Amino acid sequence: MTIKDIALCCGVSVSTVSRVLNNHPNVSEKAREKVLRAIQEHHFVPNSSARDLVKLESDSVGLVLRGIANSFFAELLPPMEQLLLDAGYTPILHQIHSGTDELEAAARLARAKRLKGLILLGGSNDYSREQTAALKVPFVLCTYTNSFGNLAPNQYSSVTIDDRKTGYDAARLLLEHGHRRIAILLDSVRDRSVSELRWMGFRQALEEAGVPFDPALLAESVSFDMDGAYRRTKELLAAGTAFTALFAVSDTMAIAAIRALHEAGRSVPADCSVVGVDGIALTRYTIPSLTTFVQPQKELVCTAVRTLVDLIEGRGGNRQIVLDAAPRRGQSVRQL
Amino acid sequence: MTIKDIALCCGVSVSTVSRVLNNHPNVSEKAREKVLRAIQEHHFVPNSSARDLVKLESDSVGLVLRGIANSFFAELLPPMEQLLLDAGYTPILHQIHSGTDELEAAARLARAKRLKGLILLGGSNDYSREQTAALKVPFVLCTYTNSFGNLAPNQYSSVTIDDRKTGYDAARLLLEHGHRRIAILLDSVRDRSVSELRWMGFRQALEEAGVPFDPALLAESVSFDMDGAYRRTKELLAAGTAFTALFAVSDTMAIAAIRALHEAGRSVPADCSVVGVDGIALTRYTIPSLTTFVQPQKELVCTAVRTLVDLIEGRGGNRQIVLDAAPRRGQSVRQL
DNA sequence: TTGAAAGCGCTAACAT
DNA sequence: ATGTTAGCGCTTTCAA
Repeated sequence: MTIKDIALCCGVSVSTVSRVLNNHPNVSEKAREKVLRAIQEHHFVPNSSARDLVKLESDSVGLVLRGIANSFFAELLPPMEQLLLDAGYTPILHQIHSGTDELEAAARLARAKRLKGLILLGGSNDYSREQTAALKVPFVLCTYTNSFGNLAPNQYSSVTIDDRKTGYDAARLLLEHGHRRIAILLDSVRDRSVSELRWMGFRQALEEAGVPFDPALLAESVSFDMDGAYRRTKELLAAGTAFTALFAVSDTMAIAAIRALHEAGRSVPADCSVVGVDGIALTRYTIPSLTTFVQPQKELVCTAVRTLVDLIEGRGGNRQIVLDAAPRRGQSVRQL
Repeated sequence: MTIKDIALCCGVSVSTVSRVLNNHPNVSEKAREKVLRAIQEHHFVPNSSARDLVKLESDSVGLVLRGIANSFFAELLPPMEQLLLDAGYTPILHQIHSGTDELEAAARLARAKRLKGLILLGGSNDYSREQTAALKVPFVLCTYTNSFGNLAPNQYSSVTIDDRKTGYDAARLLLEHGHRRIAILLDSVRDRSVSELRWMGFRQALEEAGVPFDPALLAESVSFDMDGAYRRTKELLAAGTAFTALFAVSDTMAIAAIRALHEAGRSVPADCSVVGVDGIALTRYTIPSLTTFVQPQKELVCTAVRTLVDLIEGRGGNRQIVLDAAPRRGQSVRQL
């Protein structure tokens, strides 16, 4: 069933059908009705490939996301799609998997679908000019930036919290509660991403406070998932090094860590304080509720979309925007 | 940058470029190399609309999902996409939002993208023949079936747990632990979906056990989300009707309910037992861990994909497959 | 091994 | 108000 078939069975030309389909004026009421009825009757839906092909200008924006199962990103997605629609763009979700280069995937998508722009959710912080040059369309890094790369400020846009400062603040919070032996649960100290940044801030806060960091309290999980975090915390506990607090670089990791602590007979916060980062919805409901540094989701999303739309529509150039991650006091931290 | 440009700058015809692009034989090594180099150099990626348009046979399968933020569905997605790829199909994720008719959305998608088939994740259980007839391509309902509709068994396929039985089993489990005053937290008793089915089973178990159900223990949240479940449980508690156990029709609702109980000074399972359904990853990590009826995710996904592929490739007709939801013992239930 | 050309379904410019 | 027609970028006969 094509536009031609509809035209045929209505005794009109394809252009008339096309006009009806696209709400163009200059169609008689009579013709419009006839066509509309035929469309309904045959459940006709125009082929999207043909449509996209013929209009050289697409209004699509790619949303590149690594793993949809990540609650934090999953929560950002719906409002982001809505805002893009409101701005007159069509969001195209593109999920990539571990082992895939997000920039390459984004570049392919941009070309294959003639995208107007890209928002990248989560990725590595060490892009080079050659990599991003391949994108050819405006792009915004959302929730990460280029801390370890060599991009000039006018070569990329990003909207993030200050990850280093967040790690710093988390350590400060625990220090101010009297903790000195603080474990840190992270992805990797060399992941060139948020984990590494938060670790750097964390470490700096300890140093400034004159608290030596015991390497035995460093737990690298080599993933952000609950299972890895749980097992790594178990190992940390089994090793027997004493600590009174733990900083996890994400909420899900923190929740898994609390479970591991619990199973080792250490309740939170009585026997160990725990702090997370992200502020996913779940952290309000766990027992104990989690003290966490909340990423300002709404602002993050709004700013990312606004920045991209500005870039696409030629209002201003590339910019890096840093938002504040505020601590939300839960029940997982106690004063020593 | 199009295939024509590449052809031009290589001094070959578009067909040669196309052949290289599609790994067709009958291209001289020399030409192939030249074209490949040009493609690399220009970061050329063929336009997907043009590609899809020209081949009347697509190998795409639509995955229609209501709300990506739902952990249970989000967990099913990655393996489902992988299995489809393994079977030689391209998954196309289509997210719909509350208020959208999933069948209509699916039908549009199927036509617009010339899909080979559809897997629908979550939806209403009361489809009519007229609605499904519009789909025109094979489809499989995943995690729900047609309990309230009038489809003949040869008119649709589905892969689900027995929701009614699961509600029944959940009630039995609590009854066997000595509970008699059991609250139920659900979406709605008339949602024509899993909530209603589980409620029916739950109620039947109570009846058979000669335990009258107190309507004051029915908590309809009119949503499956944590916030609604939390508030509704608060109200239930505020009303003051006594109960020693609570059955929540989903894990996320159960977790929110436990929070509400906790805040009312009732700890789980000491003061109230709680049972959920789904078996999302998180339930192993909460404190207390949740006793829940686990949907066999892997099997659900495998069976749904296999069924769809069979239908598409003409191996066998429509079928409804019912899998078993086994209870996983957590720490949220105690013997009275 | 290669190229020319038809055509996938649609939109839009142009003609009537 | 309506129809005719030229592509959009690609794949695929068919001919050379």
